Amino acid sequence: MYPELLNHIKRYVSLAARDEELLCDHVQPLGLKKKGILLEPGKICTGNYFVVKGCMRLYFINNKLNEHIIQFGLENWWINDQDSSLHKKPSNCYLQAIEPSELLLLPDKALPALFQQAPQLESYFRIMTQIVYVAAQRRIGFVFNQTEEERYRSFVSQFPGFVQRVPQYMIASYLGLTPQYISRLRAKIS
Amino acid sequence: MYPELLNHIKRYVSLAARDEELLCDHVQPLGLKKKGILLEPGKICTGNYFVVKGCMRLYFINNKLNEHIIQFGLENWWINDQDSSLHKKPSNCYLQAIEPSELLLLPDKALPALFQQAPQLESYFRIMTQIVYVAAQRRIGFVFNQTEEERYRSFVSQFPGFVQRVPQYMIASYLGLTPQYISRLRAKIS
DNA sequence: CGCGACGTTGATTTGCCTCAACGATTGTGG
DNA sequence: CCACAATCGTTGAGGCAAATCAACGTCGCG
Repeated sequence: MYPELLNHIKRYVSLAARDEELLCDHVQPLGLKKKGILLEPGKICTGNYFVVKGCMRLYFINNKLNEHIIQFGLENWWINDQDSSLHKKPSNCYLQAIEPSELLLLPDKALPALFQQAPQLESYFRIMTQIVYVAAQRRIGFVFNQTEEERYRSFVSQFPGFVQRVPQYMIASYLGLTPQYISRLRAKIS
Repeated sequence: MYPELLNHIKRYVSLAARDEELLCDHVQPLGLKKKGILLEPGKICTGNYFVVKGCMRLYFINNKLNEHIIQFGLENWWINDQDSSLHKKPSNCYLQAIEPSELLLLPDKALPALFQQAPQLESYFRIMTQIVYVAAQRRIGFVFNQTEEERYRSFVSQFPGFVQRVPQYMIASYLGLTPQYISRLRAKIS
């Protein structure tokens, strides 16, 4: 049994004991050290990873050889390359551990049967997807609506402490600006 | 019965005749003339709109009084303010018809019972949300990865004909650049 | 120690915005 | 049917915010 995962699910839907077992039968725990890689460009993403401990990032490298972070994965959240997973196409992303991490893998191929037998789980994943979709929409709004400076400030205030936890160049990469720019901003603020 | 909607659903899941009726009982058709408004800032979005004919846009106005289009809604697609709808909070967006449009309204409050009685419908909406989520992710990648020029070009090639269909300033607003810039781009291209 | 990873700072460049004025087209009311 | 306004696109001039290029500082680690 995986209490972190089950507790997270039970925040959103109720789950019978039988369904809990069913789910846990399909889940595999896995550990990853810093900079460990779960997915590389060219490979197809076939699973969903629940972060029990640690921190992940999903990023790609563009033709100017710049890294761009699409998404961070913190404790009690899911991370994978949905684009690759949903359309069964080769990913162009890396999925990498920023810190030593403990994850739970739920393979895509287990989902149809799981959803069939435990519709609550389909509800749960529908809700998860809605939440991250809304977050993505907001992020788009942020990019268009705010200046780079406002963007950095609101990110910091929205995730206090996170800035301390990961290198600054990753924050820059997530917000779509340069490390130098953030450095200057920080100097200006203090 | 609403064939456009049912056909769209059947692209993704199979639906028993009983479920079709059940769904259609909760659906209301509605017409909208050009510039007609379905949602305004301050109001809570309580429904999902399926576009049978026409074109919608979801946009907000920032503090510099600029419009920013979050999403277009074309034929055979859903549009609403998920953020408002999911979190039951007042929207800060307008949902407006760009062309005279025919829509189908499926109220949020009908969903729990529908999903309970027809799990296939929950599957369908889970898949819909996944698709738009992936699209939003890609859009974020576009914004960070490409120059404004590349962004415009790839938008045009991805949605050929759409540029003819809506005013250019709306394309600009969707892509996060100025109408003047697009105008100059078009001049340069030809 | 020496190397790599990360952050800082300075000088320069540039892509896009802003402001402003000017057409072209469409729609509308007298 | 015409005058007028509203809507939308184009073009020019100027400015600025952030990127780029480059060098240096510092910390941690094999």
